[in-house]
Amino acid sequence: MKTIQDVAKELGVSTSTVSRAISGKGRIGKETRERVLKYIEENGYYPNAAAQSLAQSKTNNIAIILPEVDTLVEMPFFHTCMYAVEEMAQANDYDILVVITSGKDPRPLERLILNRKVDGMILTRTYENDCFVPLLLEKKIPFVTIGQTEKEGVVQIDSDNAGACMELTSVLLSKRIGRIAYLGGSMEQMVNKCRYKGYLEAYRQFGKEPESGLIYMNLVNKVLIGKAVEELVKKKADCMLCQDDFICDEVLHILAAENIKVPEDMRVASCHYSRILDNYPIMITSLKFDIMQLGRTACKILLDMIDGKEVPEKTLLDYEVILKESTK
DNA sequence: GACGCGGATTTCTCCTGAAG
DNA sequence: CTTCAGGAGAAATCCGCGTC
Repeated sequence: MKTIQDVAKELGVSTSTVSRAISGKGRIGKETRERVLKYIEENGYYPNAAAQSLAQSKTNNIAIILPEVDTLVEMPFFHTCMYAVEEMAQANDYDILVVITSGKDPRPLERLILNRKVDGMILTRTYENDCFVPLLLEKKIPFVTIGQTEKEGVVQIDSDNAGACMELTSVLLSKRIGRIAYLGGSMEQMVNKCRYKGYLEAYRQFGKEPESGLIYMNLVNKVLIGKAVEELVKKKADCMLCQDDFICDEVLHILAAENIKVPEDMRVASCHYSRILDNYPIMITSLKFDIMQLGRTACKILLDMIDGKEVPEKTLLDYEVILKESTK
């Protein structure tokens, strides 16, 4: 592989001239610049990324942190998010490193920072008492979170999960669907806390309180979801409001297996739409968030931070309530 | 502990030549 | 003669590692 020295030597100029010709920075004659660029074009030269990173104290890499869950490959949210981040990163000459780690193990992140492999990070999931956030704050590396955090001074980008869930619940309540069961996932995840908050707030605004017997939290596996569905059918809830598409998918699966018709026998709604809900003959009432927009925005804000620009601490993106047959 | 190396960038000083 | 654009080239810098 040619180095800048090789190019300089073969053209009979100095390395600084070659560097200036490539970057366009500093004073350089038009003819010299063109001569250098033409040579590079014809003979091939590509700057050594490691050396560039050394000289600039910059890697042009960012890391995207995905949660380590066995169902990750089935979760369209993270695919879309990653795609959007990659799209924005690429457009700005950045590459991404994908890190999959459990919410409790910050070591892979620490290693990336210590090895100076990345200029910034995007956390795609946030937790209550997040162990990543204090580490990243301490290391003073630019980072953004997709999802909310309790810590002050953290740049966060999120869909308005609380607002969206409140609106969806309110819409259902105003349709005289009063006994809305709530099927929630891990309460350690901030996104789930936000959605649950929205559900409760909607009831409060109607001057009511949800029945505690209809609220099922921490449904972290199919067995627990199955049990919750079984009980809720017996309790004759008016509607099953699922905290995410994954839970909803499982709920619909169980109802179909039990021959329980949606919406005649049980109404179903999801706090998050994804294409896995298209697998059913019936359209599901759900909340639609623009994940591409979320990913792009998060990446852009991170790149701005890396460039030392001022960025907003909180960015809340809009949502859409999609009413379909499943709650008729 | 000091030093040198790896490769690119940036900054600084100095030189050359052309224009006014 | 002065001024300044255009360029050369040295040196510092980035960081980790190996050698003395």
